[in-house]
Amino acid sequence: MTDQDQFHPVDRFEVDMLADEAKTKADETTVRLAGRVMLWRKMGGIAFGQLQDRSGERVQFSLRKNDLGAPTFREWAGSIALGDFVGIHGKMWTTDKGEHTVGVDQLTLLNKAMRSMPDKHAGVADPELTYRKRYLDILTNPDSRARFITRSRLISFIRDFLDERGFIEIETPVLQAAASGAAARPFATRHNALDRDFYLRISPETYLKRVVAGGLERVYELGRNFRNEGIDSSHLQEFTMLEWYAAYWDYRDNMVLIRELIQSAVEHVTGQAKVTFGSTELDFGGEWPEIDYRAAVAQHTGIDIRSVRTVDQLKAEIRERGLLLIGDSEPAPGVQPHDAPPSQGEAGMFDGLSYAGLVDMLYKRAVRPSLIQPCFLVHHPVELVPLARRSDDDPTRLDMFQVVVNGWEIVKAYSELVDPIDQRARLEEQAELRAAGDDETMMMEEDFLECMEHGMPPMSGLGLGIDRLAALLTDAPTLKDVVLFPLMRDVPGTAAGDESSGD
RNA sequence: GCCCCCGUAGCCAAAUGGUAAGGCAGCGGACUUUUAAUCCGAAGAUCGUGGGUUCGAUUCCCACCGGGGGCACCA
Repeated sequence: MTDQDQFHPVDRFEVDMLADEAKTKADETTVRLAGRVMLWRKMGGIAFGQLQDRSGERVQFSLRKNDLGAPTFREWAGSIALGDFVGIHGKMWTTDKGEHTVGVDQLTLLNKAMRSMPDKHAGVADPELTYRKRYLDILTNPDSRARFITRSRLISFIRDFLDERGFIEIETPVLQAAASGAAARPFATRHNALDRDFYLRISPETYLKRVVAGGLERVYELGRNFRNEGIDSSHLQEFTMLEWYAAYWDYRDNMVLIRELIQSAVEHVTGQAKVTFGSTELDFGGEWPEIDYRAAVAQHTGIDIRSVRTVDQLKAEIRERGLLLIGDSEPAPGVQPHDAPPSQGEAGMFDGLSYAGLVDMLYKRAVRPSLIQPCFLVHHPVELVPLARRSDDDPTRLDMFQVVVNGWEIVKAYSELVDPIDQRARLEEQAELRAAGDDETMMMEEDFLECMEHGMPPMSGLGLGIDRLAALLTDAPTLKDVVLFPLMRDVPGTAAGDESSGD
């Protein structure tokens, strides 16, 4: 485009209606709309276009030579192109085919598109482009657009739900000196002035507990967490999690509240209790079954981890039954057979795992894939979570539950450990594991322990994976489809990260 | 990190060991009630990048880059 014909964008445009409403208006009603030209056809003395706005709907508009006069008609019709933003004013009329149409008497070209729109009926089909150029995806793909609107409604519903029940929303640090609250590898980043590394949080848990100890009693945070792990259809590197904590509650209280929250959220955003996900129908209604963690592992693998208590015993049991070993003739139920030969990575990993790691792997491979309909998985072995409270009637298990749907863990919650002596011992165990090379253990947080020593009320906390829930409710094939701008590798030649300009 | 598949014009999308069909968008023209408007005309691609095999490769082989799916890790 040369300087001569360069278009100058308009500053603002007053709108009095949206496209979905305009379409319902009777003939002769005057309307004033702004939006994007999504379809445009000229035919001699009349031209039709479709304008799309934030209602998500499109309304047809027309320019007529007889109404506008030849010079104006020629100028206006010649200036409009697909993808342009226009402001229109005019009276509604109905075409022979019965379509409600804005007969434009004032046209304001708000801004031009310099690049052409995606194919007008196929839209953006390449998944890579839908992620990298999301603005084109949500502009041309109504399903994708609807997904993000649903996600937004889900999140505001959750906030309202908790606010109504005496919770307050708070914000805790994303930059942390020690990443804790979950078993995961953190991202490290650098603070220049302090000349030291910080970690992006993997969980807000210990900060939220500090706030409850300070007397706010019921708090929640809805925010981003970062985990330095691989990419697949049910994991993201930065993901949105809701965590709440309530003083004087135990995990049973949270089981009641989370079922109520999810059921009412599903009802709110989809209008019903059942959700179709792919070819599966998920029924969130009614009571959800409780599945005992260790009993389920025993049922699916034949190994009773209540009696098998050491790493060596467990490994022996696993070998004996031919579980977990890739390429075996009889893999564990729910474990996909492999075409590939056993890799060194698999064997090495098996050997290096701790007791907790092995137990968890048994569950993940043999049990979890069969948990499709919403259920509570309860009473995990004590080795799995260093911040959870032991059951009073069985100190080898935790007062803990997860909500599993479609084989995805969407909720994890437990009665919190508030005993500073026990907590210190369990974090020291984690520190030893870390010193021995396990980088997914929790880091020691002296300030958190001090907080607990000052006194912490009994409480129960809960974490809900927002991305996963949103994906289930919108039939999204992968979690990337419910994140507007998922992490992608750089396209060669377009990397923008390194050119910091001294700000 | 490993395995499989994919990468053709702004978008969608074929075919082929002899340098690439069509559609949409864009450009020029016709058309006063179209609905993915239609019709006519001209144009647009070093077939992801780099090597190799071959008389000749977009097509076969290798490596790399990017994406998707699966496995692993993990939530």
